[in-house]
Amino acid sequence: MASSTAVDLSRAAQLFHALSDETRLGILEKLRGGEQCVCDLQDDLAAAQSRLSFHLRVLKDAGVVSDRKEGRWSYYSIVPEALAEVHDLAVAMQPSKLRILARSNGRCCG
Amino acid sequence: MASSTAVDLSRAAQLFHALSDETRLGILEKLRGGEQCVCDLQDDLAAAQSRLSFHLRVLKDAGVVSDRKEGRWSYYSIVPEALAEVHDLAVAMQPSKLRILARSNGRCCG
DNA sequence: AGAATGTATCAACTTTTATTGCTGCGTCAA
DNA sequence: TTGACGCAGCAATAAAAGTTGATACATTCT
Repeated sequence: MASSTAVDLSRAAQLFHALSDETRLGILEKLRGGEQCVCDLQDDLAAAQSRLSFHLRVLKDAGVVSDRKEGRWSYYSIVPEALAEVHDLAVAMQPSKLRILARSNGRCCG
Repeated sequence: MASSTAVDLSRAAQLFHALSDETRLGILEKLRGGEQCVCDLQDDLAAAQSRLSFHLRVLKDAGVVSDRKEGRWSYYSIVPEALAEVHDLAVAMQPSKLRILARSNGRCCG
């Protein structure tokens, strides 16, 4: 089995890349408030429709957001598992001490 | 003061960008074993010297690694604070529930 | 001093990303 | 059914990132 130290670099790079752009981070910030249609994001982020469409696709390809069609609207929302994956990566990357502390998350505070 | 919800998107993007490349992630993985000179990385990662130099600079510009000169060698090492920053970002980005759990890290398990 | 080594940086080039405007398609309303 | 709307995707272009080979510089060795 793959050990916890052998991270899938390609997947990690894809995830981090999805988060490496201000527009996309802005989108995610908006989506934290819940599902949004492109038109809302367009207003909030003052970005052209086709530009948003591009960045939403990057996020979607990385599995960070998902979309749902309803009538003529597309609603996008965060995929929590993907952000959890990012979190796990961040934890796994910590040098020793912090990693040990952070690793016990789900258990110690529940 | 800046609230904890208003993340500095530009800084976040810079950090994530530094982590968005397989070569750089590979470098960081090696550096988790401790300080390394470029020559060692060169062997381990099978990457040309000038390519490593380029990626090390990206990491250094983002504050993710630091270097130390000794004789004719440059030793690179991880800057733990930067990875902690990444961790904090990852935590801050989690949708509600997980974020609350993860936030209490340093305190509950120490 | 002269040669060899480790590394940074530059120039040229290739590849990848991002932006913009446009077109097309599905949906809704009149 | 015609027209407006919301959105995806394409083509063209611009800009950024990555690769490679060459050069330069400081350090060490002889």
